[in-house]
Amino acid sequence: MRYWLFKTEPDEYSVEDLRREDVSPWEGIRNFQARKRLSSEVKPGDRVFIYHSSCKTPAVVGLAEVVSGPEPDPTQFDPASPYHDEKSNPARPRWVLVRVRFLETFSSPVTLKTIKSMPVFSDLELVTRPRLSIQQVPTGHAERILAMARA
DNA sequence: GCCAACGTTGGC
DNA sequence: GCCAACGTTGGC
Repeated sequence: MRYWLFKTEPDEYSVEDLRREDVSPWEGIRNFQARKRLSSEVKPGDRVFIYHSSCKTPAVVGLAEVVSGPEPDPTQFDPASPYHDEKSNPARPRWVLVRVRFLETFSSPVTLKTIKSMPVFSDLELVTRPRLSIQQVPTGHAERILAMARA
């Protein structure tokens, strides 16, 4: 089982929004490293930790699964969208998305503060590359996070 | 609201 | 292709 961590601002889109929608396109990724991962590394069946950023208590709050391969992100073509990219066009899309399905909301969200306080997580991308929006989570770390989150 | 980190842009 | 300037992210 391969694990990822997707960041989202809960004021914009939260794990509870995903629970209501069940399946949702993960829109608005506009970073080349993240795009590379969505295009060639993230696969259907992979698990996705949902992380809430830019909020009172940044934390890993839930789990989802990837249910599609990469698709053009339609918001890039929409002039009314905050994710509009005038350099993109449908013949040559610049940005992709994958669809995710809600799996669970954690009973005990694992806060960034907790993760930073544990030396075992010092090599986690959430710590070493906090701005990257599509992050890898090695299996051992994923199991540690799940154990704390479901406690 | 501040500011450090870091990704992107664009001139050369 | 380098790198300075600039813009954005996101924790605090």
